[in-house]
Amino acid sequence: MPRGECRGQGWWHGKFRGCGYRLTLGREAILDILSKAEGHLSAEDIYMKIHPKHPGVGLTTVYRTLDVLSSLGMVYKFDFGDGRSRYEFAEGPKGAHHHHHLVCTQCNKVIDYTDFIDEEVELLNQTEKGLGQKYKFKITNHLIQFYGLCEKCRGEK
Amino acid sequence: MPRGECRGQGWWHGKFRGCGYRLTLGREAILDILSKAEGHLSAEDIYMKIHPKHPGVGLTTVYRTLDVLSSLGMVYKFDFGDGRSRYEFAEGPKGAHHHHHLVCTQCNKVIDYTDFIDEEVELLNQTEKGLGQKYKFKITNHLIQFYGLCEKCRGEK
DNA sequence: TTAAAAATGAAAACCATTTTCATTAATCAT
DNA sequence: ATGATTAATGAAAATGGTTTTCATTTTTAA
Repeated sequence: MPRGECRGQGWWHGKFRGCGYRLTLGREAILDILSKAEGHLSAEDIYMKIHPKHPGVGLTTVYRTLDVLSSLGMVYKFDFGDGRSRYEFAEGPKGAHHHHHLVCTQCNKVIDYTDFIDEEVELLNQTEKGLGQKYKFKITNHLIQFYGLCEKCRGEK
Repeated sequence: MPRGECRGQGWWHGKFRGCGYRLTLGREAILDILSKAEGHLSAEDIYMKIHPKHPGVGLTTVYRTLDVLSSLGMVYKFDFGDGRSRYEFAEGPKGAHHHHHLVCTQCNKVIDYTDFIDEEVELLNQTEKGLGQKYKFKITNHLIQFYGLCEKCRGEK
């Protein structure tokens, strides 16, 4: 197995074990899908993608794993307003870029953007600090989303 | 009826009619609750508050009205992660202040903050403009939330 | 004052997510 | 190794917020 190609028995084994979790086949399959996919997968999306190769992994396990991953901070859970949660791999060693979302309120299309991210993040950090102090919150996360009509839905009106 | 005290047959009558909706008793009751309440009511919260005075108004109507109000931009719908949607009156003539949210991921407590709002909103406006152009989106709204542990939940750990 | 359109409540349906529970697989102590 | 614990799992059932359906009532338009 070529070095550098750390797929399969990846870096996350340690993260799991460290927290008392076991890295099973099913979980690994889910992680694999998530790490490769370009964001925004629902639990069922993941289930569908895994099923051909791992018919043994049930939807329940997908949900359960997603919960664990979420609590470990390895995936982020989003709500884009279409009634199902979406999951996105937190940046791993491959270094997916930090981004925010632009959501079409009509067709639910989601665009990841990185423009302005730096300014946003900088302001966010300041705000986080200030808010944390004022309200005695231990802030761990933030969410920014813009809503509107995408090019297509705009035209259709 | 004293001028200025426009409760009861308020300003929103026009808004409704203008869009082909009818301002019924139930809807008015819902609007009334929403406009007075300090944000973050769930559909059931609203139902409960209305029920004593208007036992005839069902939960279904609450949901339906909330949908209408939402589409009219009169209320904002939020998801704070506890499985039920929360609704907040958009600023009306009373001029509720624009604010963002600070959400405790443990107890789901929500704090409205207005600190830093100006800077945030300014940046947001810029970003909105830039994104709108680049992605041909007609941006109508944004969402900013911070997540973390509130003072209490922090202590309990 | 009648006809068409909207709004409504109650009950049923929906449907993403959770829970239950009996079984299996992984880890640990010996 | 080898049981003994503990975690993970799948299937099926339960949950619970939200939506639909449908028959009825209310409101508006003609």
